[in-house]
Amino acid sequence: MSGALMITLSDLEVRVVVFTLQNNQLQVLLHPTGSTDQWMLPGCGLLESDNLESAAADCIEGLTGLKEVFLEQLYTYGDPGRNPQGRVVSVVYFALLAAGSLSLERIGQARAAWQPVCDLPALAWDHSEILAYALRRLRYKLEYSAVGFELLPEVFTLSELQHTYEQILGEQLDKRNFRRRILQAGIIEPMTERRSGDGRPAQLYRYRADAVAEVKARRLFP
Amino acid sequence: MSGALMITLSDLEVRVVVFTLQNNQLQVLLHPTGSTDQWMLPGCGLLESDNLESAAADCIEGLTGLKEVFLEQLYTYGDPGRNPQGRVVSVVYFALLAAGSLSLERIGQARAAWQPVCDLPALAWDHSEILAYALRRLRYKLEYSAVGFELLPEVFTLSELQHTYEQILGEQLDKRNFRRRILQAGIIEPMTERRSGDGRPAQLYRYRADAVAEVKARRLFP
DNA sequence: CCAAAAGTGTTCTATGTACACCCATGC
DNA sequence: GCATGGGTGTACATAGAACACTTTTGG
Repeated sequence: MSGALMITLSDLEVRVVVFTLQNNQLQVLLHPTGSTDQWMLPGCGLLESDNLESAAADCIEGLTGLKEVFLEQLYTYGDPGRNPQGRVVSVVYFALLAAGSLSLERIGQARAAWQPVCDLPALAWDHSEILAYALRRLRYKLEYSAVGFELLPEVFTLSELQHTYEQILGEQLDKRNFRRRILQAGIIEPMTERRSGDGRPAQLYRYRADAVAEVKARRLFP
Repeated sequence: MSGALMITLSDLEVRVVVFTLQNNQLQVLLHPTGSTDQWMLPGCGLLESDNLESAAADCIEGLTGLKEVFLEQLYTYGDPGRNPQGRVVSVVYFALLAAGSLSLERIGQARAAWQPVCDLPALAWDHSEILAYALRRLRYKLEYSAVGFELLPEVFTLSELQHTYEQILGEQLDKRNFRRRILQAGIIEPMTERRSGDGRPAQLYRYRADAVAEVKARRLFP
């Protein structure tokens, strides 16, 4: 530390950006602000005994009832003036919920609601900026890690997986290349069951817990 | 926000992990703790008017006299118990200084010192963990962005650039492939001068300010 | 038998990797 | 003239991209 340690009291909070897939659309969990028809990212304060990540996890559990979610620190926002009510430092976490794992009543009790990412309501303060960054991070992570599985139920078909990728990346993917590469990667395994539907029944797969889910980035230089 | 907003007062500080190259070695700026022979990452508190990033920039300017440095938020550490003197939340930034741009006297005045990353002294609290993460981030960023130039002076030779990469990545690179790819990428341009030295004089290059310095990550799936 | 979604291979192109010798200068 | 670091090109292997038809089920 250079010179004296200066300690400043700040309002410190944890906020969460929670994504899930519903109706084949990427959705984010938002909370009404109350006063206007604006919405905000859910969050909470920090108890003495909490670490930052478990505060975020508790917040998500309170809203959804889910304990095991993909959770990762996103960024810390602390500009003075980002909140007109005074200086607030927000440590923001980023979470993914598996489709179909939600207890919707609890969300209703908290008055929080899922909103489609492609058609968002107005957000308070700098929360639009935070959400845009979370979305960039989600897309980016999808490129080099197997984070897409976090949005799917435990058991899924290859078409469902591909639609998830297309939904998040916002582009169409080639079915044959997608299947070949994901099977080559060895990160999913077929189950004995198939799922009947509209056409030919689809093979069900599940994510392999022992999979190595990260891929080396392409280097700019050798 | 779910239910009432809980506000907790915490000690909030900004810390910086500052890297530079000296004697062809990656170095990090550390500060003695005073009591034991342990060292720590430099840092400062947060003034009312500061945003987090400018607090980090001011801290680095105070130690080195440099205003324009590569600076990026690394992570926020806030576990209770990470500092035995009480709950401290540290927003940690990550900085790169160009080799040869340092005013060494100021560092001496603040009793901070450069320490080689390959042979570090003992660090206080969780600062080893923070430094290890910063190093991972540096290596990772090097893979997909042109962050390596931030550690070099404005003008450099291709061999110097290659040595920088080798130093950070910890592996040898092929000279011909390195040169071909970095020239193809179009992110550096030759200058009219050459630099005389021990053998044949080397062409000098500089980084092109208009360069696109990021490369698309390799996807896990198509 | 028809609609609807599942499943399947090959060719071509681009990228990455491995590798060894000559060149220009200072002493 | 020799020691020192600078500079150059080619052949091979791997990975990615483009592309269309057959299969299995339910109604």
